[in-house]
Amino acid sequence: MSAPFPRAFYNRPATDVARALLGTVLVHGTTSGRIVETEAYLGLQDRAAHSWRGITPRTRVMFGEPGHAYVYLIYGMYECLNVVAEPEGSPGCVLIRALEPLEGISRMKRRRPGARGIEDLANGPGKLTLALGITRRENGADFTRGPLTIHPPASPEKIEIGVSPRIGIKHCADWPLRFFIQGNRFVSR
DNA sequence: CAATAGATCATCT
DNA sequence: GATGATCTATTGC
Repeated sequence: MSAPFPRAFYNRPATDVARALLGTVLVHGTTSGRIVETEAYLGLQDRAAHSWRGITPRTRVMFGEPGHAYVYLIYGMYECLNVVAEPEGSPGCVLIRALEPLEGISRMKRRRPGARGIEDLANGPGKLTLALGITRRENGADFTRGPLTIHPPASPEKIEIGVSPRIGIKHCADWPLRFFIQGNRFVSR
C-alpha cells in the first residue's frame, strides 16, 4: 500500500477534499474500505455544520490543523467520521458516508451482525464506523500518521462523480454538497 | 415497496 | 430540556 496522503492534500476547500476523497482507501487496523460517498460541511456560513456557531469543546478539532479526524456521537447511538479540511482556523470538514469493503471483510461482518450482504456492511455513516471499529477514541486522530489513514487508490481509475443535496439535515437542505461515485453499488440509499 | 416509530445520550440553550 | 450529519424493525398499502 502506498503512503498516506500528506497534510497538503487536506489543506483546501472542503468541497474539493470531498471530491478528491472519492475512490481513495480508508484504513483502520486490519480493515479497509474504498470511499464511495462523501458530504462537505462548510463551517460558519453553513447552518447544517456543527461548527457554524464557532468553537465549542466538541467542534474544536475542526478549527485545527487539516488532516485530522472529527468523530461524534449522533442520535445517542451511532458515531460518524469526518475529515477536517481547510487551513487551521477555517472549520470545513468532510463526512465519510459510505465505503466499499476491501480488507478484513469477515471482521466487519462480525462487527455488523445485522448486515445482509457486503453492500450493507458500510453503506452509511453510522455503519462504516461500526464496520471499521472507529469510535470517539479516534477523535482528533491524524490521518497522515495512523493507525487511521487514507491512501491513494491502488490503481489509477477514472470515476464519474454524482452530486446531490445532503442527507438527513434540516438547514441548507438544498445545497448540492453530497458527492458519490456514480453507479457504485455501495453508495447509501 | 413506502412510511414511521423507537432506541438513546452528548451537546448546547 | 430539546435536539439531532442514523439505523433497524415493523406496520400499512
